[in-house]
Amino acid sequence: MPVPDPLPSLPPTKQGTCPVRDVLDRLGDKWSTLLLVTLSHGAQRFNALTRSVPDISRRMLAETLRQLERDGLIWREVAPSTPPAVSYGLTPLGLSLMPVLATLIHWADRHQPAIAEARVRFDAGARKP
Amino acid sequence: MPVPDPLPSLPPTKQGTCPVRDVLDRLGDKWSTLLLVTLSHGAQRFNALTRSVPDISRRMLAETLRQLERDGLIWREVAPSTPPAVSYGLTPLGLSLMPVLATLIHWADRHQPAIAEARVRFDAGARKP
DNA sequence: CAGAATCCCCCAAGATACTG
DNA sequence: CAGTATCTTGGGGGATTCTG
Repeated sequence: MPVPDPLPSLPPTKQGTCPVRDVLDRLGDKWSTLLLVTLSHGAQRFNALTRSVPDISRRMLAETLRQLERDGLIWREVAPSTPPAVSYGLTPLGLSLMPVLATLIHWADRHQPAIAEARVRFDAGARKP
Repeated sequence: MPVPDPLPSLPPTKQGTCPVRDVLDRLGDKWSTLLLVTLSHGAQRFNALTRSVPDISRRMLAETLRQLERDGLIWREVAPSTPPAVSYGLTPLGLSLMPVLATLIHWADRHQPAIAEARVRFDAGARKP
């Protein structure tokens, strides 16, 4: 039974990189989504982010922030004080992504029990005795 | 300027695994999303999928399908014929994910030009001469 | 305080080959 | 046809150290 087509056919699975894949890859990396969500609660400074996301290393924090800034999803502001104070926050573009992300997170949260149950069933039935 | 909070605060960033992270990880892996989208156009058999997604190896196809099946997002049906014919398709759970995915893909597609432009600007301004 | 630079390890995933 | 099995490699990402 063919399903009513809810999706635009993907931009031809070109040899190169698909723009959609491009975005999904970023959301799929270990920290981007978490940082975006964190920043959606308000702009924060570097070390504050270290505290908000305890498991992240400074290395990955800096790198991920840079990627997000490069993509125009967050802004970066350096206050010319000593010691320097650098803040990060969502741009309008980044902000426009949040509802989409919220939908996704909501789906995940809502169906997490079903997924957990499916896993249990699968793991129970898959072994050969 | 704090942003109106569009997101449920994440389930405590527990030491263990966050259910949301769990789902995002799967969507972020290299093939899951592509396979889900492909299957949303209708159930397909194993070799048909290798043709629909030319770049995937049989190894990764089998493995990804198994993960998706384990999570209850797709079903797997073995027709007892020789040679065996195995079909895959979306479950209701998988189906319920598609609109969410479609929204995400739509966002990516819609804002891809803005992202590309942001990257160009960033790359132009970041170097130290 | 906010990073950049290095080193290093581990495993996701490609290539290849074999099987019920 | 629909997969497993084995081998191998690239690079994601942690720990640590250095700087303006």
